[in-house]
Amino acid sequence: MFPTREDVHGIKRLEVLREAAASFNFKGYHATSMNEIAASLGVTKAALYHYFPNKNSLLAACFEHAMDAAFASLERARKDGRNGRERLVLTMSYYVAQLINELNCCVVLMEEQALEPEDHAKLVRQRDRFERALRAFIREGIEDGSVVPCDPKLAIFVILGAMNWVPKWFKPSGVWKSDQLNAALAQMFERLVSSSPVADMARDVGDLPSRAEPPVSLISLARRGRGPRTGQDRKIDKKIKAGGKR
Amino acid sequence: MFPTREDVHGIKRLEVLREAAASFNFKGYHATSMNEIAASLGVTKAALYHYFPNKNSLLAACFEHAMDAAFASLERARKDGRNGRERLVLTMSYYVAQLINELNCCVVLMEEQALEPEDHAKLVRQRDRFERALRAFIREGIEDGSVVPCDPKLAIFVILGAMNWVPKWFKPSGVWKSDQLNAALAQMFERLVSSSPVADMARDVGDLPSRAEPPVSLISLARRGRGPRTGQDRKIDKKIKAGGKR
DNA sequence: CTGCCAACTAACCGGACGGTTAGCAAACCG
DNA sequence: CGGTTTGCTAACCGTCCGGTTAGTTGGCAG
Repeated sequence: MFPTREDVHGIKRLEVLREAAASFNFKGYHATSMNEIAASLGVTKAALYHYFPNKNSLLAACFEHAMDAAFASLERARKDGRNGRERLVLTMSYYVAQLINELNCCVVLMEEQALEPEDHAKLVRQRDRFERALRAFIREGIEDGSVVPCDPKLAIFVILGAMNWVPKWFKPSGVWKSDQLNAALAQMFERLVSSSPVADMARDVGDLPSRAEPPVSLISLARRGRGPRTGQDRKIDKKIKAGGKR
Repeated sequence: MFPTREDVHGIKRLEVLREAAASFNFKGYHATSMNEIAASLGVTKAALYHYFPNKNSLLAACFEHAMDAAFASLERARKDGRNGRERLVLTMSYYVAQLINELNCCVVLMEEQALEPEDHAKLVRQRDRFERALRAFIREGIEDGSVVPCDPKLAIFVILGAMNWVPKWFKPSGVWKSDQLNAALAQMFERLVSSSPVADMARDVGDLPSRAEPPVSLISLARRGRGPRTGQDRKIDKKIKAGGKR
């Protein structure tokens, strides 16, 4: 079955979201104009309003996406981890993995105050719930002996800070691969909270084992950053479609 | 000697800077308008242009201030610390202490890409130098046995991330005092990099010993957030000045 | 072939924001 | 005292940006 019109719409919508998330992360929400997002995707500003009602809803969707990933990671880690420490470290690991290859290097957006009041309130509720769950892992770990006695609040702030700083220096195209980063961060967090001496850490993150390259989005990648579409592009579209069906 | 006109000018300039830094940290550079900064100080926008040529130079001054504090902390720690680990942890401790009470809770500004190209280049140079010095502390510590073998780059990224996240959750008016925060962060960083088992950490940051309240700025505090000055204010100014001389 | 709808562009609108100008009042200086 | 400078306000300007509108094109259903 070929993709229906609705499928295509959904995929393009996601493309817009990824582009926006990448820009918001890199330059900040207010420093990113709708025109810029549109131009990077090779369309005009007005086209974006077919997928999102306004700029703010784009930001809200980014946060929603991130929080979904957070809770999914939480659930997976709850099952896979055997004690508080393992669950905590696994949560962060799953979380960063999911966001890095779904939302194009974005880890966590920082300008939550730019959200509309309702969206903001919702985010704060969800984030609090997430952070409470993480702190609970710390307490659980202290009780089961896997985590060193410490202030759970502070420990989680430190870990989240390190996580949220990642987009500022990590580029998926750099020497460190995303799964190397992920493993190295897990080692660091483990050392931070573990009650017992931790196995040696990597002396060089680049030496960690790494799987194959993560998949890259296909749609609109060829057109990225080449200005608005022209009549010529429509013909190309037609050709591609015809070629695809053959 | 009473303050000269230049003294007053310098003090007010610093007040503007503090207010701007606090706003930039809280809402972000682009989300803060000159009107808002001015209003919080009880003046009009145009008044700000007596102290800074434009908005961007305000941001540049913030970064300059922060980098000065960074290098000062580095030097102090180089002398006070007895090995790589101590020097690293002391640097961060001095740094956060200085910024918290000089720049009103600001730790590090994040929107460096908003700077003018020249300012940005200068900042990047300085920041790289700072980070290289921190990484050198890690390497020094690994050699002298005070730091666990690890990737210096990653360790510093993790520590800086935790630091730069502080302004997102720490409020000087909250239950944790700034020196409690400082001590607790030092414990965390120590545990992260130390080669040997670390003394127990605080179970509750609020239980850490704390000195008296940090000093609060006096100038313009009374007027903060009460709209532009009117003729009435001038008379108040006069009274204050007269009273001060008596 | 015909009519409709989705997708998109080009052009435009209103408002906010950075920055400027003119002018006034107090402070300083001889 | 008079003349100049400083510190500020009120009003204004140009630009950019979020969002809208009208119109065009191509695919698709009947």
